[in-house]
Amino acid sequence: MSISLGKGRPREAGRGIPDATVARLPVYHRVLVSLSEAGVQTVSSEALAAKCGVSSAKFRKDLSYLGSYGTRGVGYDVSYLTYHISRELGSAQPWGVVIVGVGNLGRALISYRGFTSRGFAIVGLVDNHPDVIGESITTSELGNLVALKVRPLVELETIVGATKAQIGVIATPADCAQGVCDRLVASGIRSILNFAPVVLEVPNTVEVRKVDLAVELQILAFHEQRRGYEPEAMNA
Amino acid sequence: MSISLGKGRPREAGRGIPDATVARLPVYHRVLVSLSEAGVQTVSSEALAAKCGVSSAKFRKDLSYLGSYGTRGVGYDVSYLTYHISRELGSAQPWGVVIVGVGNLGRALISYRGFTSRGFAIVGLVDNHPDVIGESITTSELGNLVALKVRPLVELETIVGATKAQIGVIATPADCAQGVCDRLVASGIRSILNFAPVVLEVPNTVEVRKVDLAVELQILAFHEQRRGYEPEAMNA
DNA sequence: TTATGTGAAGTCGTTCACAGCC
DNA sequence: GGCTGTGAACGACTTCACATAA
Repeated sequence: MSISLGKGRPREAGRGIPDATVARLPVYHRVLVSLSEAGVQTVSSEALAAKCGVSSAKFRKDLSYLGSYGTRGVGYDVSYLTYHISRELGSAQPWGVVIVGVGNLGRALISYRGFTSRGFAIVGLVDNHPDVIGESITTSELGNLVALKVRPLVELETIVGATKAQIGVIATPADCAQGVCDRLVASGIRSILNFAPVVLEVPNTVEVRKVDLAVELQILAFHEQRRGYEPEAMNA
Repeated sequence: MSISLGKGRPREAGRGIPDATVARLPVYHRVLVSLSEAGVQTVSSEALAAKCGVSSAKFRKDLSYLGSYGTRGVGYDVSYLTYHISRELGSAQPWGVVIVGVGNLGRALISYRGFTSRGFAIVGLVDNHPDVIGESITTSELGNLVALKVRPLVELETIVGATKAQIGVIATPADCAQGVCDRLVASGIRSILNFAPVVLEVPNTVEVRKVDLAVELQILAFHEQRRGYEPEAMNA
């Protein structure tokens, strides 16, 4: 615990991208795709960053972790940069996703464009409500329309095994979430996206990301409340 | 630009809570409420932090921005702390929320427990699809069941004005989002929660928070891909 | 001349470790 | 003795400003 040699993951030679950067790459990617669809071929960091809602310095610093994909004095080739970001993100290969919980939220995810268009294939739908089990839901797996039947919760492990899904999405009520989580982990899933408002306990080999809709609103409310005290006290 | 005296908002006397802390307060609040429901009266930072998935040092540091609500050698009184956090978050007063877009996602939000239980009241539902307009949807406004009719998009400004809603939620497809946003801003909304996968342009008096479901998946996929290279290279 | 890529400086957030109080 | 509250050390992220290359 004395010297800090070799500690702290020294970001060896371009590898080891900061989390904050990783979180922005998908946005860059999406904006690049939309530019490409608009027929734009070259773009400057200034212009692209503005469309992404970040500063140009931040954008360039982010890209510098991936490599040098721009041309000084010119800018970035849209399709070249798109390719490298998508490769870094792993959008090149298709990821199998199992969704547990086919209520409104689950259905929203299934019908969400960009879900399938960004390298994700929904390979399994699971629920435990009798009314929902057996229902056939149409989704698009990598461009092709596919009808998926909602399967009962007991088959979760079988489905994960058979489809080799890598990502599990928990879209159940809060009280089922930990149980579903445990079973996803037991069946080999190591990446979980959790929409239930609970803190999941998992082994540290498993990564959980959490989206809590109410939390986002509460953060907004906090700032809204603050504005009441100091309406326009931005300037010194 | 020479000396840094007075710059950088010196966090005057307890005011000015770091963003990272604000983002965690809702989680602390939720866990405290569940402890309270379980009959727990006192809790240590260690125990509570574990349930929230953070370190106890971080938890105590976060609380220190709000004030000193614990007792040394003992811990925190659950209901006392709950009260102070909820007051800080503004959950004490009810916030009016207008939801634009009553597809699967909008419905998921409407039926989301904890939405209404945390000080939010859905006061307006807006959509522009003829099949949906006029539909009556039951929600709970601060405990009471209320039936809300879905109103046409043209009435958005009227509804915001009449209900004095403070928060707008955009749950529309991407291509309508900016237009809806502009109209929310024009009608006086200064806090927006955006689920559409676009970067919204707003005046800087308006705060936007964004939830992009696919982005979260892409971040997971990034880490999943990384694991392929170095399966268990955590230990030196 | 223009716009990228990047060290260096600065800001923000987390962790440590211990003083202070029960 | 135990647990909170907090300065100080540390690390992560952002911004600055300029060397570098087309």
